[in-house]
Amino acid sequence: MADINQAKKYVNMTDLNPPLARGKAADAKHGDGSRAAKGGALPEAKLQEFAELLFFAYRDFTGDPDAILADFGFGRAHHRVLHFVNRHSGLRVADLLEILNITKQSLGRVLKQLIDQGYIMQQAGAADRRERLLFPTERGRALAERLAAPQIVRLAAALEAAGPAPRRRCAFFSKP
Amino acid sequence: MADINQAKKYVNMTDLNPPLARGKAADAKHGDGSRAAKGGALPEAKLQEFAELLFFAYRDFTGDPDAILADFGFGRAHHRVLHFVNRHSGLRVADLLEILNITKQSLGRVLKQLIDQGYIMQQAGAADRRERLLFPTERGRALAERLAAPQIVRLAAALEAAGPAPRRRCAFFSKP
DNA sequence: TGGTTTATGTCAGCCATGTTGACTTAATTT
DNA sequence: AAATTAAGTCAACATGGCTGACATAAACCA
Repeated sequence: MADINQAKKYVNMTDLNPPLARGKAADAKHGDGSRAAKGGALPEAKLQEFAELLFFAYRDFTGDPDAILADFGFGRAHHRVLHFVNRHSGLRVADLLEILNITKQSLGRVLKQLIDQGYIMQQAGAADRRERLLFPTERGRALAERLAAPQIVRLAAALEAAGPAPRRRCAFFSKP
Repeated sequence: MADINQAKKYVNMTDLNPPLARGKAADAKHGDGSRAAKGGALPEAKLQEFAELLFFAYRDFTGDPDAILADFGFGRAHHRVLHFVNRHSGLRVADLLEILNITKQSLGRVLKQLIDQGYIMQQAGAADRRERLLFPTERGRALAERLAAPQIVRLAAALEAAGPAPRRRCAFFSKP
């Protein structure tokens, strides 16, 4: 696909067209730019580049499954629901709402389709029978795995190319 | 915000509720699961966890600017456009279309607003006067930096927590 | 020169997926 | 028995993708 090369092209543009040539004067004015660099971390330009890479990564990462989903009449929202039900089998609807950070109504729309079409099953909670625990059906599990496959391949390739990793933890969730 | 802790909770659930306990039988059936692991890479379970982390990362990464954008009556689409115009000042409309992977009409809607409200300027190309080169205005640059700030902080925190990095290249764009 | 292609802009409408607000039902808690 | 909670649903609306059609100006080409 051409878009991947386009991404490369523009990521490379970063070097050809260094953003801090313009940015430096402004950083002096606003002054909060270098705050992040305290402790000898990466310069702001590199962090900006990283942000850009994250955009491209996510765009491409979701691109493969999106194409598969289209054949099923589903969208990315269905993927997210199916993924978490598959990976955290038996979770409650309320759990899913918190994970996805969307409203009950938004979730309801896609969840109903997945249930009606036999990808997800519900089961009343044993302790609290108000709760609807969600489980993937065999069909649901199969689709979830099919959607995950290209992403797994992409990640494996990326991590392999990144070289042997030291043991590291992800700090994305530490509040800035 | 509570959602960040929720994310942690569910990422941790991965360990409490190992997905391969159920997944293993299926992997034997489908057989393509371990393909990614050739070459001594991470096991599929870890890659799945990584995929999940990428979802949470992107969700939280875009959350901060989204809140700021709402005050301006803008959305995430405006952010993306403004970001790339700011970082790659002088790019053509066609370039932006390829970067963002959206249609001319979708871009047009948000670009028009950004131009009308004085965040982006256009200038006919010197060599080819059909081209409209895009530049941020001072106002546009200021907003772009304000939107980038929380993301920079997040990234700096994440990378710092990840520890001193060996020189590594991002292989997200290498086709699987 | 005149016809074709290219870069951009625009109108109109559709679809997916997010939002609020109001309300129901069933089950649990007080 | 009353209040709270988990879930489901209806209606209306906003954002930001999409397609298709078409207009304009500039560049290119024969």
